[in-house]
Amino acid sequence: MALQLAVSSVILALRPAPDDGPLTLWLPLVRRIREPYEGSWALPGGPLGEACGLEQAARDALSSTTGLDPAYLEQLYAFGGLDRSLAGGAGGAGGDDGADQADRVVSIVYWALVQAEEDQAAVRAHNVEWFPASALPDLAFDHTQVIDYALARLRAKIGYSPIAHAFLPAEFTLAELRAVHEAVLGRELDPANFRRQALATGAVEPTGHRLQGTRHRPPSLYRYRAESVATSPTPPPRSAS
Amino acid sequence: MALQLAVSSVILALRPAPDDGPLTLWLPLVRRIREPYEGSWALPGGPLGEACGLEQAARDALSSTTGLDPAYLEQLYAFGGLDRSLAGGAGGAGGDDGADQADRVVSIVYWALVQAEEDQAAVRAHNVEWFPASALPDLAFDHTQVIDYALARLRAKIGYSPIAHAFLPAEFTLAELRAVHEAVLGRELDPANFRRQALATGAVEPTGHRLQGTRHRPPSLYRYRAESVATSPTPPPRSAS
DNA sequence: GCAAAAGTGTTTTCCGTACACCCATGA
DNA sequence: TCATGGGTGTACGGAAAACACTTTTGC
Repeated sequence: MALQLAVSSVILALRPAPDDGPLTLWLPLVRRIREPYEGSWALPGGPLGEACGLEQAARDALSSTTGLDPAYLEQLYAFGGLDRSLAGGAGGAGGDDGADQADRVVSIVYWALVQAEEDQAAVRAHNVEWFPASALPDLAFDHTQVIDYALARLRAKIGYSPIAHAFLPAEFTLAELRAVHEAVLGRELDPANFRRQALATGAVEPTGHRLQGTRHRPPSLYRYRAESVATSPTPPPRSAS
Repeated sequence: MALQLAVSSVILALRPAPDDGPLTLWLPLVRRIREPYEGSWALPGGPLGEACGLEQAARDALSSTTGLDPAYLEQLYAFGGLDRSLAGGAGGAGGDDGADQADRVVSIVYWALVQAEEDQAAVRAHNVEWFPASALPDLAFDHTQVIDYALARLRAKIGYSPIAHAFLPAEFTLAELRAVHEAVLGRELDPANFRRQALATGAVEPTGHRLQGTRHRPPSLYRYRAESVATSPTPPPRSAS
């Protein structure tokens, strides 16, 4: 009856929809290889290692499932209710954590934004598969709700935080920035008004370069200003006890 | 080298300032009775019991230090960094948790709003003392930053959530409601505009009664509408794993 | 009547939205 | 020249701030 502590992550990337449609959110899931929910998909994660902090544990799980470093990483919530009625109580990962059936599990969930790994070393870990956030399979535990919560947080935060940075390359056009916002919010935005608002925040500035090769007027390229980057968010203090 | 899990709480109440001034935020702290930081003030809390969920653990700690039930309770953040350099690693409570020097500690912090316990059974637990949030003593660990974070969350949330309810009796005047907002925000608000905005949200409705006994025009009394109460916040799903 | 707070109305400013319009490029 | 998206200007409407003003009580 030991206390088990696990760290899981909702990892989000932006890619074209399955039918090569508009940009959409995708996330990797891992197939559980033990009860409960054996065979179901679940959030990637694992037990908290002795030698690392919570955030580092989230980075490790992220790296082992996607091979990527997150451009943004933030704690979402700590779950530790006892109302896990039908769940036997196994660990926070779909993977190979060593949780015992009888253990009490508290799990801390992070959410991460990563760049689409187009030509990246497409690390295809076993039992890992990417799904569009709008077409998820049935998930283990209440991970569906956890993901919904993460998506809600992302949608809210993109409105007042330069978080879209995490999805973009160093230089980008305002149309690309707008496409990120549209994908996250799930609706189209007025290009004219979006431009003004984006520039008004002062988070973004022109580089002086232009993107050539389009079949229309070449758009200016922009970058995020150094002050507004923030890989780790501002949120809370350091540690505590 | 077991993994220790503790739950602490930032408990906030509204009372007149020390010199009988305007309303201010106060919070209870407990004096630590063991190293590290022995003798320092710290957030109340304790180890996570085997038999209760995270939120229940927070309620228990709250009850044992103040004897009060929170009108509002929400998770703040989970701390588990390894950068606790000078701290030996003892438990999350200022009180008598059983943490060992060598233990690794992850602590989950809640924030709670309670009614001022004017005539309440003023439970005066030993080693517990209330301080104005604007005049805190030196605290153990990084609890000062944790409290600042909780205050920032409260200030932000009072702007879009009917959270002020937690500080008020069943029936109240709009002046009292405004005083709560002013105390939390630390600045005065225009009575006319505040009234309109408060009513426009629809969270509050007149009871039809009036408050007698003032030395001026008797103000109407209001109550929060049932839909907008919410002791537990909306936030995240249930459990997870 | 006077002080004080309740409560209403009005004006101004600001911000988000909608949308018309011009600009620059490739084809 | 036309199509396409980049980029600018402008008008409308709602919300918030500032503040004048009326109302109702106790003293």
